[in-house]
Amino acid sequence: MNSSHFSISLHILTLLDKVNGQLLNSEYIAGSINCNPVLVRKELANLHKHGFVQSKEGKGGGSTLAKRPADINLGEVYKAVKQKGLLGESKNEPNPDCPVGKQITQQLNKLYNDAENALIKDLSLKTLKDFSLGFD
Amino acid sequence: MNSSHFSISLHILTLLDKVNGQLLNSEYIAGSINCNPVLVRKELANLHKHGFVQSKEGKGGGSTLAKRPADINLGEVYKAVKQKGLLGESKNEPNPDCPVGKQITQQLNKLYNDAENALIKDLSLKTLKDFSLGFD
DNA sequence: TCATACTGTAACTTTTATTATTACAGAACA
DNA sequence: TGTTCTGTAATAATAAAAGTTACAGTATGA
Repeated sequence: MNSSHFSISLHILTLLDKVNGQLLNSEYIAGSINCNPVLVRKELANLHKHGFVQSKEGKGGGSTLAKRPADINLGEVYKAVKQKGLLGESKNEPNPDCPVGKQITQQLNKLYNDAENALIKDLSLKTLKDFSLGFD
Repeated sequence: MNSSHFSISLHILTLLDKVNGQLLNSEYIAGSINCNPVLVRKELANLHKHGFVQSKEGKGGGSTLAKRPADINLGEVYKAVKQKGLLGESKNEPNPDCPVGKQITQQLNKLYNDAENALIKDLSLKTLKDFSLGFD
């Protein structure tokens, strides 16, 4: 995955949870995150694609959760949000003439997949509701 | 952590394992990875700092493992290599006037720490020897 | 029905992070 | 004592991320 996508998505989902079905627009959300509204809209588009949020266009529009917070699992959010592998996945091309170089990418991918699955498994133990309850 | 550090470190350690105590210089290693030798030397400096490798300066110098491969645990390597948190850890400063923004960084860090620990725990089940044996 | 306030998306710019390059002092060797 | 390394710093080039601007399309309501 990449840096801030997961953070931004969780921030968005938490806000949407806290306002209980009220529509929030991208500018408001961006104000809480302190980032650009377009970035929020892109992140919302992805959350929408994966069924976590619903949006309403036009005046008075905005977004809201598409599921109950207890049914949004952070492992699922992670998977929806991740774009690249967590570790590695660089464009580096090791030397194919070296026995190690030839196989390292494959071996690392295997290792990283296992590790990332362990991480996802941990995240999957928690729901948005749990996360949101951690706030005062 | 950051992108390629872990990949490069594991590549280095695997090469050193494969040559059985022979000294390898940074140029040779860089040739296998297909990257700049200075990058390798920096990575080696870090591995050295954490006791995984030994280096010999001067003509005919190079690096070798400082421990037996079976005693090098990939979770430890990960921890030695990581520089930033795996997830998040951006310079973003959420809005302190928003109840969610005010606490989100702290809450995310807690979540990320748990998740990263699950990942490290998984990596810790494997040693360099195991990893290296995965190669033909 | 038209001004307004949104979303969605694309193109472009700026900023930041990563990687490569150059350079050189100091160490070991033959 | 010249050669070949490490270690490290400074700088340049490249790539990735984030911000900005722009605008078509949609809903609302005066």
